[in-house]
This record gives sequence, structure tokens and C-alpha cells, in this order.
Amino acid sequence: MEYNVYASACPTRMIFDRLSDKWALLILDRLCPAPVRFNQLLREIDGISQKMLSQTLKNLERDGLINRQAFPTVPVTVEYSITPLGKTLASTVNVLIHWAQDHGDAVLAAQAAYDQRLAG
Amino acid sequence: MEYNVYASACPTRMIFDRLSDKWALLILDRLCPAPVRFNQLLREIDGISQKMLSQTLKNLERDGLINRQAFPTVPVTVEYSITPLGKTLASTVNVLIHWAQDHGDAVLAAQAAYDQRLAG
DNA sequence: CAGCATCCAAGATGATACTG
DNA sequence: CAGTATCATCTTGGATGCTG
Repeated sequence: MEYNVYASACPTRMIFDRLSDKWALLILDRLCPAPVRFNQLLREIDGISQKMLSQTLKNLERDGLINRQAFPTVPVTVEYSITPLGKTLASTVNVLIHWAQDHGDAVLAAQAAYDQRLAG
Repeated sequence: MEYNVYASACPTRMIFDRLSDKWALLILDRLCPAPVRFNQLLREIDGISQKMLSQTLKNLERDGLINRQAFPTVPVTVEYSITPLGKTLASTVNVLIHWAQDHGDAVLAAQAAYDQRLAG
């Protein structure tokens, strides 16, 4: 069945909303090359709080996009890794990131021009 | 220069944050095939409020992703259309939307399984 | 029609402290 | 180490009314 993304009741839209989560895509991208531990993510993803990281990881796991594996060390070690499903999404996310890298300057210039028009 | 997306100071990250705006990508996608007027967007994009629509459109225009054109009719008519820069992004967004459509069921299933594990 | 200004409720998030 | 719990805050967004 074909859904209409612009309708809020559509399941695709529900998922699309989730995708626009501030941290989810960033984390997904970070897990893509290799599994990473909790505190390492916390250190590397600048600006995220422990609460948000924990929450976002839980959501991603629930969506089947990442795996959580705990090792019975003392103290416990937890590794997060990307699932096959997550990988299919991550490749798309990567395209988005590249877009941002490639066109960042153009956007910045547009913003400057816009602000200039308002001021002048 | 190569930026680190995981650092909050990076311009790419700033843009990436913007991309994860709840409505921006949806609107961009809607404008892709043809220009649309304000109230038409308001009607078609389910759940968005006038305030959010107005705000998001302004941001998109500032980023150089869409154009705003006012016609001197009475009452005034305003048409929003996508820019060449916006088009390059929209095509990527389209891939995201397709991903959501293609894998929506898989995500829903994963969620159900996750919830099941918790309950049982 | 296409907005902007104001007020207000709700949810998101940060800081801090605590636990297995 | 990898979280959870609680509280304070701060932003987000909806409702409403007004304007060119």
C-alpha cells in the first residue's frame, strides 16, 4: 500500500519523525564503521548529555537499528553496534552528511545574504 | 577543509542540526514537484500549525533552499518554490522517504519484538 | 490570503546525585 | 562503566486575535 507522507497518521510519517531526531542519525553514523561503547560515544558526540545518549540509544535499539551487547566484566562493558537494518539507513544518512559538507558554504552564504537584505 | 561532524562547533553539524528539523524536510519534499502557496501547504501537511509553517518557511528561505514570491493580487498571493540548491538536497531527502516507506514494516516489527521482550 | 504578536501549556533537555 | 531518578529550566509549539 502507498501511504501519504504528508498525513500524520501514516506509519511512514511516524518513522520519518523519528529520523529527524537530533541525535539518532549522528549516533547511527558513528556506529557505522565499528561498535562503540557508551562513554566513548558520550565523549565523542559533542554536546550530547548522558540522558539524551541513553534515551536515543534505547530508541534506536527498539527500532531495530542498533544492537546492545553487555559483557560480564567488572565493571560491566557495553558495546553498541549497528544492525543490518541500521546499515541500510546509515548509508542514506551518509549521503545527507556529505550533502551538508559539500553545500555548507552555500547555505552559510545564503544566510549571510538573507540577513544582509534585512539589515539593508 | 575536513570537519568533524561529531563536534558541535563544526558548520556541517550546524546544518545537520537544521536538517533534522521536524518539518523542514517534509516541506522541501512537498515543494519539489511544483510551487505551492502558503495555505495549501498548511492544509496538506497534516499536523503543522500556521506558526510552525511560517517559521520553517522563513528558515528554509534564509538557508537558500526555497524561494518566496509574492504576487500583487488582492488579497496577496504568495508562492513558495524550491531553489537549485534546495533541489540537490531534496533528492537526498527523497531517498530517506523511500527508506522509511520500504523499511517501515521492519521497524514496526522490531518495536513490537522489543516491547514483547520487556513485557515477557 | 498570508502572515505577525502574544500568551500559555507541555514536553524536551541539562545538571546533579545515586546505583549495580 | 553504564546507566537511572529527580528536579529545575528552557525551548517548542499550539491557540487566539489582529493586520495589510
